[in-house]
Amino acid sequence: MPTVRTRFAPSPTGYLHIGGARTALFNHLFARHHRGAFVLRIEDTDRERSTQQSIDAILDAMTWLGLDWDEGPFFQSQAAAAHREHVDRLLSGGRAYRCTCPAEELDAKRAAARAAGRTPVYDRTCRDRRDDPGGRPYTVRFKAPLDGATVVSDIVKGDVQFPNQELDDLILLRSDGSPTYNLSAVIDDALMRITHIIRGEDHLSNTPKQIQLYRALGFDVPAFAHIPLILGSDRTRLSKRHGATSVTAYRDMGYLADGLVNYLARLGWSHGDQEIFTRDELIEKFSLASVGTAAGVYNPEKAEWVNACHLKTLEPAQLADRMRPFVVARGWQLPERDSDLAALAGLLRERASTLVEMVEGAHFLLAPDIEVDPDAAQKHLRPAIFEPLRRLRHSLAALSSWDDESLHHAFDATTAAFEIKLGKIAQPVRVAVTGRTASPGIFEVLELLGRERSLERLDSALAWIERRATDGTET
RNA sequence: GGUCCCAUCGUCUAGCCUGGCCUAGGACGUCGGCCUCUCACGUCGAAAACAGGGGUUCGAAUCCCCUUGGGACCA
Repeated sequence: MPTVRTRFAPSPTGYLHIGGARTALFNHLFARHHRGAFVLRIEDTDRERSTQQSIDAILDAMTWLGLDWDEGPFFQSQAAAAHREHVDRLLSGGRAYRCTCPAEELDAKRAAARAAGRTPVYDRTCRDRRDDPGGRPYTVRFKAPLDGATVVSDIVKGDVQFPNQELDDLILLRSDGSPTYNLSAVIDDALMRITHIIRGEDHLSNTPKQIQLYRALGFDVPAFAHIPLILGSDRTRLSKRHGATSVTAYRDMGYLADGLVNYLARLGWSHGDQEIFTRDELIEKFSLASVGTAAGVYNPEKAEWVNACHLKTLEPAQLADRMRPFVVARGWQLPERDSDLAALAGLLRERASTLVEMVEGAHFLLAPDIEVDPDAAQKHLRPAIFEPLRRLRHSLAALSSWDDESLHHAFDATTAAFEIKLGKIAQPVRVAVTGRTASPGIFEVLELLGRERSLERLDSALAWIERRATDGTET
């Protein structure tokens, strides 16, 4: 059996979106699983809409996702001359012909066919013409079989039959001599010896025509696998209306590449009840046979959950590395000691789904100033807690060392003296030192924050309570 | 409009090919309990689906047909 070769062939007319990424992923996974090659080809034949910016964005997104390719990127536009040579071959072999029908005429016929309830295929006026078009502009059309049927043996869809009568004599070369998509794709895939074409279901209708082309050109027909589309929550094709659809948007939102890849893999593919996969597991277990047939809806909540699972598998130090760019982006100071950020990451990964959320949770340590949430202060910084808090502040100040054990002692002394539960004092302290009602464990927070900053913030809170009492705003 | 694809909890899916093990399983989300210094994690539990109708069969989520609904392509 020949080595498996797959390809991803995006057109550079925008960023890499979720759907394209999943197509690329399946191609990548399939190739890796079979120890084959994964080829990247940029289909930039539409010179009007193709941009270098898009090419860069796509390569960047692929790289971030870890979808490394073995060959390419190849650029389809550079093969235009070669594509034309194959058309000449078809022309001289009588498998293609020149069509001089004016575009307006074609449009009118198409409209008429539709109105009459027929498939709007070209009426083949020029199919058997022998005369030279002379100076008139012409397109080159494929001489498609007129009867019978073309069967697409699709790995995920099964055998799909298309009556040849319904298939058009498709245009190979436009009147300006430029090759069309179907022609270029077929020739490139054949020349790059692609064995498995894994692409979106939206290409299924094109496939019988392409198969006919492969045959006419004398190429082996590759295996096809048309994967179902990814839909938005309203079951229409995923688009900008549905929110973030670009891969890089997910990077910016603090997703891990492994998390997004895992989610994408499970959208349309499954392996029993397993939800969480490492890269290696994905490669080991991926199979086109387990790809579903129905289109799937992108579910952001589940994507977040999967990402959270991957967050938890990373070591604190690795997490710290990934957090750094986000900390910097926020304009916050990195802690002096790397170990502090790692320790913080270890605490935060239990309570966040994305790196952005983690950084948000790190505000009490990394933000230049904390802002105390007014509601939280109102609720937890009450006069009744003033004395216990003051007592605790002094115990903390007197501590000979600032570690978990000592902190516990200070708290125990205070709760014992006032006969209150830990929760009574922990929450006010949390609000005082983090400004919020939710944070990692209070001892860990204080330890990381250090004595100086902890005491400063406790003092501010105490002062706030005093002010509140004298203002008479307290009930 | 024509051709083609698709149809299990709100969502992703297992089961379908090779009918009985399905009282339809798992996961996200939702709701509730437990744990608990808060949040979260964890844990226990709940609500939640075979699109509809015919047929085949002793027996259908599973096979066949029709209908309905959704989607893709053709511009």
